[in-house]
Amino acid sequence: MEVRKPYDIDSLTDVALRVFAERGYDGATMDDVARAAGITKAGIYHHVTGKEALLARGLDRALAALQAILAEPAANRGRAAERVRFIVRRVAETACSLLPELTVLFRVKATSPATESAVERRRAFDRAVARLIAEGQADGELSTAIEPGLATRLIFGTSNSIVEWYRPGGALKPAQLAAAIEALLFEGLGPAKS
Amino acid sequence: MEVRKPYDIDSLTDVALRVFAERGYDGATMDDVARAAGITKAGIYHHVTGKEALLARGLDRALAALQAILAEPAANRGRAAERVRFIVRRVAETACSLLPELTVLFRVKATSPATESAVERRRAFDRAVARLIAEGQADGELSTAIEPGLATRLIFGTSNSIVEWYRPGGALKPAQLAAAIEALLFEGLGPAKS
DNA sequence: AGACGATGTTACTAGCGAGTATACGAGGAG
DNA sequence: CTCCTCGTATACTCGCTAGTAACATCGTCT
Repeated sequence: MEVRKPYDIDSLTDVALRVFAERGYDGATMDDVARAAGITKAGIYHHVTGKEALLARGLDRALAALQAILAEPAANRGRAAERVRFIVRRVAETACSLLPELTVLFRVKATSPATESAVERRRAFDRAVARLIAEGQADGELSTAIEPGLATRLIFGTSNSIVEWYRPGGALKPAQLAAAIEALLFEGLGPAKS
Repeated sequence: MEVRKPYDIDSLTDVALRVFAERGYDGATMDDVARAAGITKAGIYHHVTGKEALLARGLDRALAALQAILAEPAANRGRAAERVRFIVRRVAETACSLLPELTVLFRVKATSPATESAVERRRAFDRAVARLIAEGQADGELSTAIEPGLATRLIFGTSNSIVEWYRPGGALKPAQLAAAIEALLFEGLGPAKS
């Protein structure tokens, strides 16, 4: 009664994403993935059509998670500034919990139909946030010193950088990290002013 | 009297870095570099010992520029908080002016002696800034809400993200961008308070 | 003029990495 | 016990890429 199918598409995607995140998609070989999965390269092709399919599945996971954030109630009610803060926090938490997926998404270049579509979906996410920031500025709740598009890029520059160094299991918990990022981006590093 | 040596090591490094930045080091081929330089692949090998040498030269340029920032007078006199702000501004400006070099540096993984040493030198830079932030916190001029090491990572997460989207020639000038980053990181996105 | 050296070019080589053809082996149905 | 199916492994193919070898070109020095 031992599991007869220890390897299905999803578990192989898990493994592949960890390898891609570590070595880079181009730098990772299918043998690397196979070794990490404890299987042979040829075995992988019984479950997946190819290397790019693994990438595409990972990008899909990451984008679905980001879009899910925009669909959460707290991202859709209340004042714009609060909604932006919520999204920033949730993106940071998601970066921690879906680390390999978001690592791959944040590094991907548009070089094929699959990656082009992923890049486009990601841009759409950024645009949604930029609109929200513009709204918050119009409400007078966000500083107008920075143009919304630029603010969006810098915000995600900050939170996306999580994937470059965060490793689960450390002392820093995702919620703490998210709170720190929120504090930095909205209150700044200067001395407390209020 | 036309230039007799259009291709020397440095100009080839220029070209190679642009290609590496665009395609990624692993994704770029020596033929890509050759084509971009308007030369044959074999021709490159008359000037450079190999692909990794081009990478190493680029990493060296980037790290030299970062270290030069730490050596500037404004980074060594005055209050710690001001010095940190200066460094943040200069890193942002350098990211604009040495875009390909810093793009490659920020994406490099430690996979060979050359890249390991680059990653280590970069860490040393981060540590120097972290020490300065700790000093600024001790002075009471920087918020103690964030641990210095984390603050450093997030600061450079923000400014390093420039290389993902900034392209020279646009309306946004490096100095403006640097000022915007400084404002975001130190004053925050919240409404102006003081 | 003629030889040399620096710079390029047109072939190659060698090896790695994605993907495949085929054989193997274990469990279930008859 | 036999056949079928599913998953896996072994042993390939084949293209692409870093790097090389041998030949061509051209300015320069004598």
